Amino acid sequence: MPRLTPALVRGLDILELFLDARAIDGYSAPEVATVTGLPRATVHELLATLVAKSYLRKEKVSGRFHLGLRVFQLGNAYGERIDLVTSGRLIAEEIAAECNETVNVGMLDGPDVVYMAKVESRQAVRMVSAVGRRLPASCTAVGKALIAFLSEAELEALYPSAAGLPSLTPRSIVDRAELLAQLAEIRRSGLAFEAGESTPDVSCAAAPVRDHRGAVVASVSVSVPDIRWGQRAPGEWADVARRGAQRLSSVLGAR
Amino acid sequence: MPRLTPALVRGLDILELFLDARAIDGYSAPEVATVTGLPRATVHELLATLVAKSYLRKEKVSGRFHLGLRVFQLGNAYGERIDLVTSGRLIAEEIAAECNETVNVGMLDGPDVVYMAKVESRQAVRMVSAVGRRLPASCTAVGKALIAFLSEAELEALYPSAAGLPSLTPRSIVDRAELLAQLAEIRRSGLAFEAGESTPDVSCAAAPVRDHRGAVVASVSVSVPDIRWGQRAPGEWADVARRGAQRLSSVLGAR
DNA sequence: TCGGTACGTTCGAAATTTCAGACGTTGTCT
DNA sequence: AGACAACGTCTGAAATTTCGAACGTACCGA
Repeated sequence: MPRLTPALVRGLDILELFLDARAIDGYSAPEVATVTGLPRATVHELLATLVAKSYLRKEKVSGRFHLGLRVFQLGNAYGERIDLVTSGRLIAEEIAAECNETVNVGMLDGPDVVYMAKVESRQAVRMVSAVGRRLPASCTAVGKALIAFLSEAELEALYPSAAGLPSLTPRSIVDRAELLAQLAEIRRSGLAFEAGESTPDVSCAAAPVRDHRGAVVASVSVSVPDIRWGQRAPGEWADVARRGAQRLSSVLGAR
Repeated sequence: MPRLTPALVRGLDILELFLDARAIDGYSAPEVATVTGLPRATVHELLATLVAKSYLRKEKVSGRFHLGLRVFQLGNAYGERIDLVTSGRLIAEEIAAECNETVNVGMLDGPDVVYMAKVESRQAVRMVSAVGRRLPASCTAVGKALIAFLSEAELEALYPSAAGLPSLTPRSIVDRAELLAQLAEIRRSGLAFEAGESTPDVSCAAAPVRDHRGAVVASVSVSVPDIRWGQRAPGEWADVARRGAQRLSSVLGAR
């Protein structure tokens, strides 16, 4: 593998600061400097470059920086080209219409889940996720349905035996043995469940999506507030997720 | 303005190659080298960096590069933060439901229009645009509704008196005087029209959207195949666009 | 099998960029 | 008002990165 280009790395690092939800108000140049630890002069040069290339926009009055049009264009170009996004959105809409609950399609990015498509239930319940957002995989049904199909080596790389697991709520799984047990069960049944582990008082069911080669590439989940979760048997919710995942799999050419 | 960082510029230039629709099959490293004119070794270093940072993904078998997850995340982060995208989508859906034609919300980026939201008519007619895509402003109703409100200096910068105008179809406006005349009329009436100037056999009506300070920041258009365009008076289509633009303006805090 | 070509990678000298420090400006506090 | 602090910009010397050239490999056609 060739060497990396530090200047580019630093520039992209700055860009990624803006992924954080805290960045709604943007960043000022000094803030970027302190957060990244880069010298003042360097930060100004990098920011000027990002602005010149429309990846950032400098607000005239406050002098704060915000994400620019170009990242929007690139993001949409990605979305257009990835079937998962296009087809996932379609199928999520079908399922949501059917059960009127929030439906998510996600894929794995390192130890995190990134949501590729999302349709909110009409009966709005605030959820943590949003398209493009990432959440620790072990805390979500979508994520567990994905990491369950990793090899042992990959799992070990993501969750070194020593360290603890990330946690979002008091009910998040923090015990590695417990996680492994659940993953085994998910592999067996082809279904993943979650009980308030990423958002309090919300339960989820998720099922894996396979591509044309049979590899698990994504998963589909239904998120249901506990108030309504009890109104049906867990198996019913799981069926909704499973049917969605199967439909998406066949769109992607599985079987 | 501080100096620019060439390494970063070059990296982002490479990224932007992938905006092009021709990039569906991705690019190989040698292709990137010839297109950009950069030395082979440099291209490999930059590509490796972009891959390491997940802005690109290298296909294992073919060795070709494609856009990566990170650009998707950034694009969505942008979309979440810009009211125009969120509210625009909402209002575009309302209008589309009302008239069952394709609705676009666009803003200006240099001499181009970038589409921020789009809802297709059920009666699908292939359109050139897609969210995130850009089209020459002078060829579209959305674009004309925007450049009409630029200052003379800005206009002159975008369309130097000498050179010709970009053109997408035989009906695109190529005469600068003709364009200026139309822009004056648009300023007067607050409405822009287009007759097959960006897509053959499709007509559009567009109206400007204003932000809380009264500045024109976007525009809303209805695109109608000529077969159906004649079924209503042009003023009726224009009204659809105008009402949408007004609703979006008030969401953005106009007046 | 054997040239030939195209490609990815490596290396180090040359060229460029980085960044500390100085300066001018703006805004704030006393 | 005056002093101080925070910030943006500029400069040039130091340090780093860039990229030409060479090497090894894979693939192709003869």
